[in-house]
Amino acid sequence: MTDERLYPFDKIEKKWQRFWRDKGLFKVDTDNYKNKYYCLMMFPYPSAALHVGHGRNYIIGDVVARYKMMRSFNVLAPMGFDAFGLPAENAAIKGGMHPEASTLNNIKTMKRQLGQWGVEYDWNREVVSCLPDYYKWTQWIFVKLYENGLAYKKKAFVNWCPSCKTVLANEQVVNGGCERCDTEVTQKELEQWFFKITAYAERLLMDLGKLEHWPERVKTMQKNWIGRSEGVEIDFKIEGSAETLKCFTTRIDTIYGATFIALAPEHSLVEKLVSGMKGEKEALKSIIKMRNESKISRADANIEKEGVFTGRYVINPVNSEKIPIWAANYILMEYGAGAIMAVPAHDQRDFEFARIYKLPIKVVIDDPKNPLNAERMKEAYVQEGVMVNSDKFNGMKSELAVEKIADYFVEFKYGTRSVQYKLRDWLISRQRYWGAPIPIVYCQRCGTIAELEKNLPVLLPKDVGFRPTGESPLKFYKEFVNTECPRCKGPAARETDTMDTFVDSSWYFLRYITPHLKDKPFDTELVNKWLPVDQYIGGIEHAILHLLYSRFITKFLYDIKMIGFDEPFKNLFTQGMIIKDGAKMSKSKGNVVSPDELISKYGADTVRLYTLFIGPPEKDAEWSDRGVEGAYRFLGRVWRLAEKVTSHKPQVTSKVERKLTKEEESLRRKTHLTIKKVTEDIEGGFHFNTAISSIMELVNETNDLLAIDAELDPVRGNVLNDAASAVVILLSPFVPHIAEELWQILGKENSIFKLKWPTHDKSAVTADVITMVIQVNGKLRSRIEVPFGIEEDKLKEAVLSDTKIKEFVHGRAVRNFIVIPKKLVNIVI
RNA sequence: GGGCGGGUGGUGAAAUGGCAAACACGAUGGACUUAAAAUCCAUUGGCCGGAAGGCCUUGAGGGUUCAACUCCCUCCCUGCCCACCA
Repeated sequence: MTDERLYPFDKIEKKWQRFWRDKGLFKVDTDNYKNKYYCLMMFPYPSAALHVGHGRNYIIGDVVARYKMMRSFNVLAPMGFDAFGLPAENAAIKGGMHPEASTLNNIKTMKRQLGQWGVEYDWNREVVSCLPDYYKWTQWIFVKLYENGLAYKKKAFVNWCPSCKTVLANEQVVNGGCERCDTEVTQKELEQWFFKITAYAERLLMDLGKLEHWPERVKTMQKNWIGRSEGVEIDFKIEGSAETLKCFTTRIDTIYGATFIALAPEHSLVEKLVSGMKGEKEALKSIIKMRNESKISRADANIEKEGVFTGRYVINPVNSEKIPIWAANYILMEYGAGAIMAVPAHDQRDFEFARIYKLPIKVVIDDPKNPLNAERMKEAYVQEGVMVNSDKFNGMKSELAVEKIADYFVEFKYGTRSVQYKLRDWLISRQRYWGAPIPIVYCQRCGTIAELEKNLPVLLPKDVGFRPTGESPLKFYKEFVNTECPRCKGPAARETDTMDTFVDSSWYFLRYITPHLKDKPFDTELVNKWLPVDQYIGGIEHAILHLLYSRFITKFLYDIKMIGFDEPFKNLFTQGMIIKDGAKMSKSKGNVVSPDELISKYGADTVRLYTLFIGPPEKDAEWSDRGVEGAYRFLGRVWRLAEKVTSHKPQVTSKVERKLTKEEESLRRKTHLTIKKVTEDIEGGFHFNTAISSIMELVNETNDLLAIDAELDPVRGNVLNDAASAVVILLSPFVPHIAEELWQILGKENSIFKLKWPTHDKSAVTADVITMVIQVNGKLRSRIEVPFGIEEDKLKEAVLSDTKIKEFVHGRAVRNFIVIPKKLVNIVI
């Protein structure tokens, strides 16, 4: 590639970017909500610099915004930054800049990059989540949740590095060790704040049904994450005690096969149960060891099963058998009751555990085809079957027994029917500096008190030390901690944990409507006009957490009548990742492609076009620098095409009436077919790659007509001019700079984005003669030309008189003659 | 391990029950040029054939159908996410 440019992209791109900003093309007056269209892209975390993988999201959003503008919508396209987070704090610990300085710096870089891409926003509405005027309202939402009983404190485990004496994020745990010093990570119990998202589990699940325009795969992931299951909660009597032990099971049909009880090592009864038993000390030691295993490996079904007998028993209510109680590492406190009735014959994890500790395996559901033998089983039988060894339920089908035994338990008050969710409450406490402080005060007299609205925001002090201590750096900042109780004015201490950044991002889409409001998080009336968001665009990696949390907060704000809708995003589009050398683009893998270099070499339009042409936007795509050159050459061809069409413009303006030639007619049809195809591709699910390829076809065909050596008269000039204009308009959302410039070259006025998107002329797209494909026994054998709208008998006659078909049919009986109108004929012989 | 995707030419891909490989990249040959770049033209899934044409081909195997890349079943491979990265 030489320095010589195929077209002067460097000049025109800056020129038009300035033009759009000066004219306020993307500026929106929210009071004018008629015909509104809220086009939202997930706001980014301000990491060092953007790569072309990030770009895909913004380019897609920009295309949608520009397209909708041309469809006469009043488009709101705002942008902001999810600016709190771990990386900035880690950099500060390593001796870099203060998190605020580095974050604001990165934001500056990213805004410059977005501008270079020609991605435009209404920057007057920018929200930055680490600034007090924003996090004041994040804290306000916390207070509202607290007042409504949806924010509470409880003990929970964190990853802990005993050597660095610090809390580690999952990301900072590498193969069970600390990423800095490789010391084995342990689990430490801390008092932490939670949001009670589980109170919304049922609604979050049910309302997935309302989200017609969300990708199925995202809805499926959310559904599985919420993980609703119906079952029975059994109250087991503990032998020699007045206490009961609750176990949840979805397989009550296997109750007669329960041969032990397994408790999570964290279960509140564990210490009590082992106290006084023989070997109590050793038992406690192994329980503590199990508690220290990482949560990730504990949740792995392949974990090496480990456990310890507590020395105590429960009574099985159905047959009064004594069942030993064990503590086991594969039971998680977070799910169900933190205790299970273990049925080794019919649950694989229980089966493995029973084999290790030589616990009995009792078959209670038999395989009707292949009777089971407990001693010879190699794995648990988890399918349905016929009840055996189950007293009066013997012989019943297990799927029926699930219902019958549940009824029986309810009747005799052995337990209750119960619904469990995998979804757990949302742990929002972070023992870190760079986040929104949790607005809670601990008063010696009044207890735990939420900060008053008039005292918000609880400001994050700037001059703190970042040495890792395992506690929030705020804890050592006396001026922050020591405060007065908002109620009694007595001495009090502030909460020093900060909030998970997902809290910041669970409501930002509401702030964009009225970003500068001082006395409220948002204006309810206007928000109700502009939301739900018409189109949300972001990465598939947010399919669960961010989208679920945003739905939760939206439902909460709906319940407290702050907003009038209970789902935030009407249409969701999740784009795929850009892959380079077989891996996700990331700084650590060293495979990032910087947009700056590419833009200076080929221009932003080329980078945009390639990013859109690379493949279906919802799928992952492999980046290729070669492909970029292809996009660049195409834009060069379009540029020359517009120049040629303009220079060939016939001088004669008087009307010349004549019929179009075959080629002219064909280009006219192609022009309108392309308008139709591009519009359908965009509307029908963002098929930008095929939209662009159809424009390429139109360019090729226009060039073909230009290449025909003939004197240009106004008739041909018009056909060419219409084709070139269509090319430029249809390309404009994708490559806005070159489109604006060519629009001028073609002699048109005004910004192309003030134009109405074209519609195709129905009469121009119908041909009088169509080609039909002829198959014999499903194999392509011939094709014939027939008049449009031919009757079936005439078509049959024409087909059977085709010479090639005659050869194939040749005396054999036609058994079936299938006609797919306007497409194909299949003759079955 | 669990959950969710994906598998089509040398490459990115198109076709979502009806012509497999549109569009583009790369490659090869040619034109232009002192030369290169750019541009333009031709060829480009595989096999057989001088050609006309024929046969085969969408990860593997089976099924449904007049017709399957597309729907169903079994298997293989692969990517992403998994609650403190955002």
